[in-house]
Amino acid sequence: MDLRHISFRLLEVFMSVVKTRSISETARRLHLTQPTVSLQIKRLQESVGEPLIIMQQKKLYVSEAGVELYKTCQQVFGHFDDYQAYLTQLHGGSRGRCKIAMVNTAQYILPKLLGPYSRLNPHVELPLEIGNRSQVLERFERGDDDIYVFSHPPSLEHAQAARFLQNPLEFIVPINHPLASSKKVKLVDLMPYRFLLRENGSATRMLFESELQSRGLVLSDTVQMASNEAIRVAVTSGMGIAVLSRHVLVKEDASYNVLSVEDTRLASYWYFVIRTDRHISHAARNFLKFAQQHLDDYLDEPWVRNELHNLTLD
Amino acid sequence: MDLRHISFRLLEVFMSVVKTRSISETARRLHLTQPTVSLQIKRLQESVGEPLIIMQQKKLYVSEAGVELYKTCQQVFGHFDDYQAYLTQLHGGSRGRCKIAMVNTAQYILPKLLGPYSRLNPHVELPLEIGNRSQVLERFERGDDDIYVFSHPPSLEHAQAARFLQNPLEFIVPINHPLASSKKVKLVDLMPYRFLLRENGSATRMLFESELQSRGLVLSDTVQMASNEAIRVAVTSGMGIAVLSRHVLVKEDASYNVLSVEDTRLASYWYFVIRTDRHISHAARNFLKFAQQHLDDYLDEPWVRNELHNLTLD
DNA sequence: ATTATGTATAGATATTTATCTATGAAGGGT
DNA sequence: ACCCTTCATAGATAAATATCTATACATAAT
Repeated sequence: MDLRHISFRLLEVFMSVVKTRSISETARRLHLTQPTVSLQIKRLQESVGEPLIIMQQKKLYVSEAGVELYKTCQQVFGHFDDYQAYLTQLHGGSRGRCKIAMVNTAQYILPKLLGPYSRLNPHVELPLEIGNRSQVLERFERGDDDIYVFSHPPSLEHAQAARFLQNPLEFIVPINHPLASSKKVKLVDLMPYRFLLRENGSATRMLFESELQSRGLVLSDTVQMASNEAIRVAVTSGMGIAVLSRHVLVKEDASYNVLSVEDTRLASYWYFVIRTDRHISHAARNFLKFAQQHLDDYLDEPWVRNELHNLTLD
Repeated sequence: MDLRHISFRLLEVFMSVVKTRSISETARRLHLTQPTVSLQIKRLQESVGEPLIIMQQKKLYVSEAGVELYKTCQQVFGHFDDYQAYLTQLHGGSRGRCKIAMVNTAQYILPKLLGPYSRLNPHVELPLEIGNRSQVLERFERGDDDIYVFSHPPSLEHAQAARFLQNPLEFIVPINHPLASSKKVKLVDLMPYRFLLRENGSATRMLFESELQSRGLVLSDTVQMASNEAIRVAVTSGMGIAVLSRHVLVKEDASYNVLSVEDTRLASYWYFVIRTDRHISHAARNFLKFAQQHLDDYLDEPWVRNELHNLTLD
């Protein structure tokens, strides 16, 4: 038996012939002409090397090999039906994988969306990659993931970015810090203190530094730390003061003070970024649609800035 | 997903790519060029409507849809392997069907061959058709069966016949019949008695009557009976005398007498007949080969006349 | 006899396919 | 930097495939 040139179409025709016990009827059903079907069957028989249907006294009989092949076909089509169903789910986005790479800070807010989405689509795999800006940028350039979350979206030709959330920065100081009690703090008042900062390239730091630069201010003492958590804890223990995304802060946490600096309002935005030059998984599309619809439901409403409609998802 | 134009070859290539995680390696293994494989995969992806393999940083990844398709393929090829195995058995003749039509008298001897054959090939179906000559002839003309057993083989263009057993005729008379005791009986001595005969066309009767005709003898009283059994029983109960195939007689049966008619030796032959103008099932070929080899083993040796080599079975 | 129905075969053709060779681009290793 | 390997793409082509129409043939029905 030579399977090579057997196509599914051929088996389909064969099955219909077995079912209808008629070549002409099959032709009508499959919108073919009778000779076509006749020939197809002949070809199939050649491939199998065994008579499959037998004409006798104008009646069409199916040989034993034919019956067995029919059974085999049923099984095979069964498996492909399963696969078809699987593909449908995949297309519907309720199955598959949506790989997201995000910069560190985003890990505090994205789970609020991912949780509900995952509960709704339990079969979607959601591998997350978290790194600092340059690491995520690298992934983005390689196209490792379906969706990227940046604060400062890269400008690649084949990139699309859309804001979805404000990222307000807050100044925090230890509880017993001199500034903690003063009512009217200005940005310049903070300069003498030691600042705990994220590494260069971090969105928070970039935003903060450009603000300082535009106002001609210079920090006197800085310490670089690798994570927002580390900075928060360090502030708590009195190592210095810091600017952190509001989302990193825990509302109930009383182990540090949030200053309101009257002359400064720092905020950037979180962007979902996708590459248009490569296939975006259905699950990823689905997630972005979900996000677009439910941002308000799962993120703190005041900060939501839903511009996801800018993404061309279809 | 459009299955139509997907051939098994295509899936084979796909599977190899998944296994080797390499397009070039697959090309080498399947004796194709690299661009060919590349293109095949592209085509498959188009048919499926979903990326199946993904090149990333020069590494080949299989998408979820690809993995699932791979699994599906494994199943599908499994089923076809089964079918393949089934076909092999069919080819070997150890499976399938061997339909035999025989004239009445043959039913006394053919089972001696069929029994051992069937024990050796339990998966071969052996439907038997038994009828009088004209009925079997009809079936033969329609080509209803794989093998026919005749005593006087028909002469059709597409028929092949080969002797395998002598069919000697014996005269039997009731135990208390006048001739039973006489030592030297001649054919002419039988003429006065009532003869129990099979219907016209029966090989036994044809042979007997042509012998009578050639010797200018005429029967005085005949009764036609439908079966050999009926005739035997009728002879036993004194209704008349008869000519019957020796194979119909039971050696141990003392309820009638077998005459030895000194001037008459009647014998025809049993023939296996096949039609060369239609497919002969592998099982049928196989049975005939079996018969050719084992005639001596299962039939009374003195009567065996193995000319089955005359059949062109390959 | 005539007609209708179901198949098979022959001949024709546009499309698809399975291939190839040649070439280019991207990464990995020395 | 340079070579090697891996893939992708383009262009070319012979073969096969999937069709069709037209025709012939056999049987069943009228």
